Amino acid sequence: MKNKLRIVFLGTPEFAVPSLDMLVEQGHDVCAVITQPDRPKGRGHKMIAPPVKQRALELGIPVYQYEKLSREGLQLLQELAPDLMITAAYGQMLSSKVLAVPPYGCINVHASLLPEYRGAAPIERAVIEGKAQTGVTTMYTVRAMDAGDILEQDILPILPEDTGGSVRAKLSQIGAGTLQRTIEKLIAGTLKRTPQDESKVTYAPMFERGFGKVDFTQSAQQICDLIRGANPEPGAYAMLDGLKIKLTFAQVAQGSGTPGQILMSDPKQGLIVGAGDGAVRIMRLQYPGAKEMDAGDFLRGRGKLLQQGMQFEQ
RNA sequence: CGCGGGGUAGAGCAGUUCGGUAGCUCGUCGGGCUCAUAACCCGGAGGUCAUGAGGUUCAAAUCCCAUCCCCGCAA
Repeated sequence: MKNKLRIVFLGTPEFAVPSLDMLVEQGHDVCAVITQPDRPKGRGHKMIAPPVKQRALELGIPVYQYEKLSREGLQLLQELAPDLMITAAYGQMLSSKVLAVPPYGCINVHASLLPEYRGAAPIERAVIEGKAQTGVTTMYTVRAMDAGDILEQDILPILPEDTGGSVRAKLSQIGAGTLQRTIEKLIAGTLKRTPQDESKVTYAPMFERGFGKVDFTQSAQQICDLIRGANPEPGAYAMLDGLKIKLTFAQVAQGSGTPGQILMSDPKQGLIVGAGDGAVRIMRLQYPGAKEMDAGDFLRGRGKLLQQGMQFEQ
């Protein structure tokens, strides 16, 4: 076997960029990058190119974008004739015809310890559910979502101060290493494949609209895990007077009281809210129209808006 | 041309409706009190009020115009 492969890379968000970089640095022939189409995003509906596209253009790699790759891009893939395809958070399911193009198959980088957390939001779900560790898995891509044979895995402990964003950043880097090792073993002929234990499968579906509203009847620990896991995306929040107040960092605090009620509101002592079990100290928050800031800063300037005794809506 | 909020001292805000000495809570610096302190008292420094040799005016943070940046919603 050759020791440098001709590869088509399929990926979309920031998470996939380190893996793309790695392939190039390792000297593989990344002959094309396929990514999701540019989308109108943000204020003003400006068209935004996916991070992987931006990086590919910097690297001088041809970029192709399809609404439906399986229908529109099959011929291109066949003409490119890659040895191997790599997917990393691409965002589309691939047809069996597409998967059949590269002789060495299609390998996916997934941000969980499969068979746990198959699906679109494995990183945030792991933090939100209070897991002590998560990781990255490489596996062969099959037609069922994240169900292919496992190739290589790396484990990452989730620290108490970790957020969805911090874990995502770490796994993004780790994933490049996992993928590198996977390809090295593939080339060396020592790669082993392990079927997933179907009895241990769990799913991490995409977050539905409205997700992230804090349920203050949960335990203080559960609330804090939701807040940090959902930070920065999709975001955790509480409603007060019809306003959505984003909560971006919290700690378990002393005390107890009515769930959702502000037990203390003081620039020095902090913002304490009752939980179903215990209480949480809101450390950082974001009021509509304002920047994210420390709770103390907010109370110093706009403390009238979050006074002791006020009740977050359930 | 998607809808809306906002840019005032190192931080968070008030003042803008009805133009007329730039203020509050903190932080910071100095001093005091205290066994001590994130407490308390006294004093000080710190701001071209986002930008524009813009417009109106005797006078603009405030009214008008343009531009830049930030945030929420919606996608």
